[in-house]
Amino acid sequence: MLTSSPRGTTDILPEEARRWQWMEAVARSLCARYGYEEIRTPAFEHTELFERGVGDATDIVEKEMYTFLDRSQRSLTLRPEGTAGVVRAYLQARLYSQPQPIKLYYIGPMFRYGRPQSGRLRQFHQFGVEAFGSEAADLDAEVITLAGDFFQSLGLTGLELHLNSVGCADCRPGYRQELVQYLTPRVGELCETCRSRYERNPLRILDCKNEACQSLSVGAPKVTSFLCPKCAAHLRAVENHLRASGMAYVLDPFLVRGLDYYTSTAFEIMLPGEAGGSIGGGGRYDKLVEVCGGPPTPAVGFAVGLERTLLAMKQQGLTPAPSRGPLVFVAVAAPEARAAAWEVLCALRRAGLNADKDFLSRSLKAQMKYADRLGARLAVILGPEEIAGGWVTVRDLQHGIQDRVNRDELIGYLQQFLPDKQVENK
RNA sequence: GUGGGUGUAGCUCAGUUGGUUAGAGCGCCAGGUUGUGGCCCUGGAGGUCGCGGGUUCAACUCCCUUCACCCACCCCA
Repeated sequence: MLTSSPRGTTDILPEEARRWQWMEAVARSLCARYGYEEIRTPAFEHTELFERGVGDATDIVEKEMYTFLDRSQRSLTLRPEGTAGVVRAYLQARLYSQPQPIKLYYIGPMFRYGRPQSGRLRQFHQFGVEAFGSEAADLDAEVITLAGDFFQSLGLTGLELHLNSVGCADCRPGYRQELVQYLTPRVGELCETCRSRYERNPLRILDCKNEACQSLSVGAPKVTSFLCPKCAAHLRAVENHLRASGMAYVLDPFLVRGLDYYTSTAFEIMLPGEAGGSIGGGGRYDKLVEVCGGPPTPAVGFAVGLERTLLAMKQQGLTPAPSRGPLVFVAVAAPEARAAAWEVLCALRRAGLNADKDFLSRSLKAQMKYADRLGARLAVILGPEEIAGGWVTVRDLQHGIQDRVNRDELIGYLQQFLPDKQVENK
């Protein structure tokens, strides 16, 4: 118990953390390119924010939240998703009084209580963006292309973008009615959960994976044919922009996202195949800011699951971020040389070189072996001879050759081995 | 929340119809004489056999409980 992390949590050990750093760096530089700035919001919020924002009829709020009372009996909840907190911050900081749109991104842990399984943890991580203050369709398209570029930059292929419109306050009720009418004589054929959805959120039935429900859905009236002129035009405009950007997509009239706040544009990025899951999704939520007590403010955003992204990369054999050991390892040939070696090590580090040493009083032989294991490129060896002569032995561990170098020329000599920046970023 | 699978050294695993000092490979540490890595050889350290209980003369091996992990469902990221 003391030696295992809580269920559904995991440590990201150095080898894995290298991949994360790389992936996050890709996300950050992409956001900079698109003009999105980072926002960091708290990992927990007032419970009401999620009940109101995410929707209290959603599964997330009904059974997946980490909710607790703090010492003064306030009900707080570990954020199950990122949008609600960002919306709250947008209002709290009155960002609506700045030039719109406000374009933000976040990377951080989210929490959902459920049975862990592959690509699903209780603490997981999302990268997401939110753009507030414009209802322009090209903003939807920008957000979607940003998501697409993210996966492309990582080298992922074969992803499918599913696009739909779930309508707005004007047209959704009409469609809903139509759908219910269609379903009413067939309620009996629905799966158990869908029978309760029939009452509370019939649109979600379209999204059910159950075969019986799916075959019913096929014959059901499609949202897209009930969209009001505004929503229909918006969807067409988004499509046009996507086409112009060269981004492939499939219209999926059955796509209904699980969060209540979506209006009009909804999309999901799927990874077809064995895992077959979605690794990201988003859409428009033009009513959410208002629902949270702010001025009417249209917005679009998406979130991608980082663990799932990493999983997909592994499936596709993409293994970035090779381990990079120190450039130089400082070894001593005899205990008397330790003080001098320490000085050399400090000087190398001050000069900006990655350098390391042994901390277990190992023999020279063992130090060399250790240097090799660390992946050091060079070994600087100091012993009585070197100290007496004011020089140092530099061994190239890659080629197995070594050289004498004067101590005051050492840094300049080593710098020629610095990996160039391209390699550094890999 | 529902269903199924698994749980032996740091890692991957073996362990005979329950039988007495629980093994291998890799890894780790140390040696293979005189200041040097990657190969090879030798030696060493390291295990509450997930936890608790039960059956038995005897359990890593059988039974129960519990915990954890994995997989599927639900749902989603």
